[in-house]
Amino acid sequence: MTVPTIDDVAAAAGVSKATVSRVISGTFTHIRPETRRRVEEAIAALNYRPSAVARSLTSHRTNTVGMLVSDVANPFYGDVIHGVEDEGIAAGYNVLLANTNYDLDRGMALIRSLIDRRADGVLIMSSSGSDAWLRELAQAGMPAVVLDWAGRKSEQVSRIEVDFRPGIAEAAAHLLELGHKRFGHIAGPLTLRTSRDRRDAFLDALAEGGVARDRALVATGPLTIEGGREAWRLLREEARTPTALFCANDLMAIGALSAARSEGLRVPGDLSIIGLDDIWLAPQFDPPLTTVALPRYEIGKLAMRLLLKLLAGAAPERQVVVTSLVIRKSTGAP
Amino acid sequence: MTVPTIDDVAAAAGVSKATVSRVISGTFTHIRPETRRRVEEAIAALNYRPSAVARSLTSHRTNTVGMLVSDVANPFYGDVIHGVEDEGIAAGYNVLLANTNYDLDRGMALIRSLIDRRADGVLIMSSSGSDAWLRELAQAGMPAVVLDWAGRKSEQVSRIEVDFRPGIAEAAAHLLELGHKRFGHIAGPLTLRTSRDRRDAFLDALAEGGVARDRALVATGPLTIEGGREAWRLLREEARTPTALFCANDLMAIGALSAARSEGLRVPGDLSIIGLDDIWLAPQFDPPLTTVALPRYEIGKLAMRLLLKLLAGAAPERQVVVTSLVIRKSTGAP
DNA sequence: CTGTTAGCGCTTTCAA
DNA sequence: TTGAAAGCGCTAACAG
Repeated sequence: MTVPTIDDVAAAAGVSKATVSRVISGTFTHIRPETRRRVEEAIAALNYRPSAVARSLTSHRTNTVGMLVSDVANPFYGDVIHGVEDEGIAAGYNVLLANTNYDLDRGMALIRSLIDRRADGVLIMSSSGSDAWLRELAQAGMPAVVLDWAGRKSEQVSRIEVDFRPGIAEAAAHLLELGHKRFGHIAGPLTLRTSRDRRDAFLDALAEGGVARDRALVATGPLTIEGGREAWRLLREEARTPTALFCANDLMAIGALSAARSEGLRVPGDLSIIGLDDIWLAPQFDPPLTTVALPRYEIGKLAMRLLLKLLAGAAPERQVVVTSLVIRKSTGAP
Repeated sequence: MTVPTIDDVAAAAGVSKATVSRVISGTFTHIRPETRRRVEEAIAALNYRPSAVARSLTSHRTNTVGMLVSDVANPFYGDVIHGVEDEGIAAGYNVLLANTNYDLDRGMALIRSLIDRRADGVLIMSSSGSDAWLRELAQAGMPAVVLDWAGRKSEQVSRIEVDFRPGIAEAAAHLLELGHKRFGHIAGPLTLRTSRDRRDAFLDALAEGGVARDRALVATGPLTIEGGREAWRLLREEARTPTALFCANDLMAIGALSAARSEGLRVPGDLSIIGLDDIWLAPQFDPPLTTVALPRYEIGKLAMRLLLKLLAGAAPERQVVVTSLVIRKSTGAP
């Protein structure tokens, strides 16, 4: 039971393979309806499927884009992937998802593999990547879109940047408006630029609301639930224990929340908490978590759209995506 | 800057393209070292990368396998994917990850796309799939491995089944050993076969330990955190409120736990809880959750290994994977 | 050990 | 409107 080829279809329909080719590629413009019908019948009868491999060889296009993420299991990527896929499917592209596993060498291997397969372009959504990747892509003349890293600017690369300031400013304003006076921030490791940025954004926003920078307590820890717990214990020992807390991510917020609660504090009664990320757990938690959300799905769609523009020959561009506050039940009046 | 082809390399190295082909495919056996060196230099100089699409056209193999999952963001798949990738990379295969999004039509489209690209085989790890998928694959002569569904048996399809009984039996034994007398089970929707299987496995195991089936309370709800909360409230109203609870999945366990705790119960002091799945949250939760775990990474490796065997011409087979209990801090003496 | 020669399955001029 | 023929970039006999 050998797989049928275009020649089989041509023979079955009594036409040349050029005609079959025209039918399958949708260039109906100059084909007699009757001929087209015969070809389509033959295709159906043989259950013929044109070989994408052969088509790509001649057309020099694969209608495929690669998408690199650091870890597909990371809940952050779920929505991004959906966005990319939806936009990609609509444009007739296939998306090859690949996992770098936070490993630069693995990422390079994947990029090489995408080059070998002659993917039309790449979406690099991994949190970190190396300039070597971009160099390799540039050499192969393969356009790319990168999410959120500094990286050197290069040709054929569009960029998406996420601006957390607006969402964090809303968070601070929300807390201020509720009447809080004692603020705390639980930051991620300050060696990370993103940790510093989020902290600064929060302190700046408070300052704008009249709270001096040194009036807000800051503790740091790893970006995990346990990290949040530990950081809360640190804050707890300070004289002016906060009544309002902004955490660098939802995991830390959940950790702080559970630690505070096990000390008998009520949330939001005694302590208001805001996270960042809006992971799937956030709305399901008890209480549902108020958090700064990124438009993940939109980021995915945008990334794909930028890549399509590049493929269409447009010049690289840079787009900024903003965040916003989602108010749920973990915040209230002090 | 046009992409170099094998002819360019051949010209640069002053050999025929057949020789270049031999070098790149690693058939060094019959090549003079000096010749090989010249070719390799030319390859490096031109930054030549053989076109996988051209190679596939002639070799009739793509060294690519597709992997269908219902939702990459589902934490369940993270480890499975890693297992598949690790095993695949070791064997020189690329893994194309595709998301069905719990949509049968989407899945069918993806399968067609894999057929068009002439993938060498497919791993179907989505929780549900249609027989139409398998028919399509069979027609295309494409081998597949499916995870955990009944599906009609067909040629060229190997199966992996997960047996929850061993792990659930361990869970019941653990609870019994701790001295519990009043048991409860929080089941998923009983319309799902897996829900019924898990419930039966638990009740059977208890029965073996001397607890009559009707002595254990069963409540059901959706397989979510909120579902767990609601189900707990139902059990709570029964006369013989359980001191030991086995839940159909970790999410429900977490829901039940948070509901019980907000009623003032201590876990594990007043109530022991066991989940199933061992999601990433389980060990991080407070208290870390005792749960029935599946060897997800191993499942991934096994799936890939079964597919490789199929690709090597072996007959389809069926393998059963067993579960086991991971004891953490949510269980204790009553 | 290396080169020649056919294709692989399709697209794309160029003619008819 | 359709067909013939020449590739796309590579592999795989078969010679030499």
